[in-house]
Parts: sequence; structure tokens; C-alpha cells
Amino acid sequence: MLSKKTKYGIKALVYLAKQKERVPVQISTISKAENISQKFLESILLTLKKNGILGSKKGKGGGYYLLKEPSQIPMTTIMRLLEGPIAMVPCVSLNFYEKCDDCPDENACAVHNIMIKVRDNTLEIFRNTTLADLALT
Amino acid sequence: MLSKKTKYGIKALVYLAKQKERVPVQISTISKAENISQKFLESILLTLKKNGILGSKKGKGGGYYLLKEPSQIPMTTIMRLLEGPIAMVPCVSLNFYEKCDDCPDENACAVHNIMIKVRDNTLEIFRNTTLADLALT
DNA sequence: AATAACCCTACTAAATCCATAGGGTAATTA
DNA sequence: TAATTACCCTATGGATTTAGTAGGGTTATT
Repeated sequence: MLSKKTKYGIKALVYLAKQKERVPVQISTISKAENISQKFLESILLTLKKNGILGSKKGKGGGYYLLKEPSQIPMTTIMRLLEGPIAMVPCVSLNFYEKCDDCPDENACAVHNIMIKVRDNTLEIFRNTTLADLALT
Repeated sequence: MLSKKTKYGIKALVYLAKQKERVPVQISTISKAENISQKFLESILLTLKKNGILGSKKGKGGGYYLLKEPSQIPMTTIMRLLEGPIAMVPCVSLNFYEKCDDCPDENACAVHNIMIKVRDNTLEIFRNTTLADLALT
């Protein structure tokens, strides 16, 4: 299940992507528009900033804004940043790999093998979907 | 992320599917073979039994066994039973639908729409994969 | 009657999630 | 330079889920 953090993060990014001009938008504006707790959203936007997705400007007329074109921000990036691994099991994760305690041999593990399929499929969707696509709806 | 419950459940089912004859297999046998806590496995097999996947036999020579042919048990069934919804957000789940508090209009929600895609894709894999396929590896 | 195996309930340590609260700091603008 | 606006940071906590553990009860075979 997707965490609210990820969900809210995506919604906020889409909101920013939909702006005609790349001017800073205040947290309070987004939080009201998308029904998100302002403080919670604050922490989400902060991590997006720290990871190079968003820029921010302080003071009057300040806020957050996208650093790149929406079409240059794929879902994979957003998901990994906010949600973590895309794979359903750590032993199948490309970016967050971990060995299973209980498995002596990954290649012989049925769970492992089917989850690779699922991962590849999901990955393909996320790779081919950018913020620009999300902003169309 | 897949819960251990689901992972262990699948492993146990695959173990049973791999048996040449459909004779009861004891919990202790499976738990040793797959490195699963026996008591935990017990509860998992119980739910699989209560939901018509497994049969059981008590007393000496007892144990659990598959009620259907492995080829007749799709991953969708197993996943929904053990893990719950296959969708990443409740508002996109076919079997566990729930409305989002924060969304006034689902069709206008970017998260909703991409998660439908992911769900359909994952579903397709799970639908076309049966226990028999898993038991091949 | 003994044995082997299933069945059931309750509890819990740890982790994660979704915030809330409160204040500090920095950059604008007037 | 003072006021304002908005970002930045820390700490805390209730709720829920996870992954078991513990312990005993019941039932079906042999």
C-alpha cells in the first residue's frame, strides 16, 4: 500500500506541474487545495527539496517550485524518494537490495522469481510516466 | 512490501505443490524445510485452510494438503487471501475498495489514474501465474 | 489409551505511519 | 531596519501493523 506521504507528495508535485508559470507556491496554498495537513506536507516538500526535485524561496512571495520540467521527472524518481523500494521484496529490489534470511538460494525461490516479473512491469510503467503525464488529468 | 506472512504462505504452498503425491504434510516438515517459525506457519496454513485452499488431516500421518490442482490456483487468490488488496491505493482496489478522504473527485486524481495502470498490470501477471508455474523453479 | 498433530486465544516487542506542537531562522519588502 | 512572510528543525505521541512467542486444548488415528 502506498503511504500517505507518497500520495501527498505526488499530489503536491502535480499541483506544481500544473502551474502555468514557474513561480513559487506556498505550502499553505497547496495544503488547502489538496486537503493535506500543512505541517505534514511541509516535511514532504522538504525531502523533495533536499533531493533536488524542488527549489524553494523564502520570504514574501516565496514557496516551492519545480527545478526541472515535469516531463523530465519520471515516477521512478518520485517513488523511490518518497516510498522507497518499488519491488515487493527486498531481494528483488534494484536500489534497495537486501538478502532474505530464510532463503538459501534466491534463484530457486519461487517468490523471488515472480516478484522480479512484477517489479519489471511496474518499473516499466513508472519509467514511462513523468510528472507531465500525471498533470494531464 | 510483501509481508512475511504472504511470503511464507506462498513458500509453503509451493512446497506442497511440489510433492509428487497429494498426501498430508506436517507443519513441522514444511517449517524446517523453508526456515519458517512453526507457530507462525501454523496460523498461516490455518487461514489457507479456512479459505478453501488447503485441506487438513489430524492424528498420526496427518498434515496439510492442497485441495485443488496447483494449476487451478492463481496467484490472485493467494495474494488477496494473505496480503489483502493488490492495488497500491484503496480507491483503486477491486476487492477492497475504499474512498479517499482527501479526494473530492477520483477521476481527476493523478495518483488514482496511474495506480489503475499499475494494478491492471500486476493483476495480469498474478492472474496468469498459478501455483503450478511457481512450483517449476 | 497413547500419541501425533491440528486448533485456538492471548500477549507483546518493535517498527512504521501520520501526524501535532512549538519554536527558530532566514529572506524579503516597505 | 523593522515587520512580515515563509521556510527549517526537533521532539513527541497515538494508532496500527507486523512477526512472532507462549501455552494450552481438542481431535483423530493407531
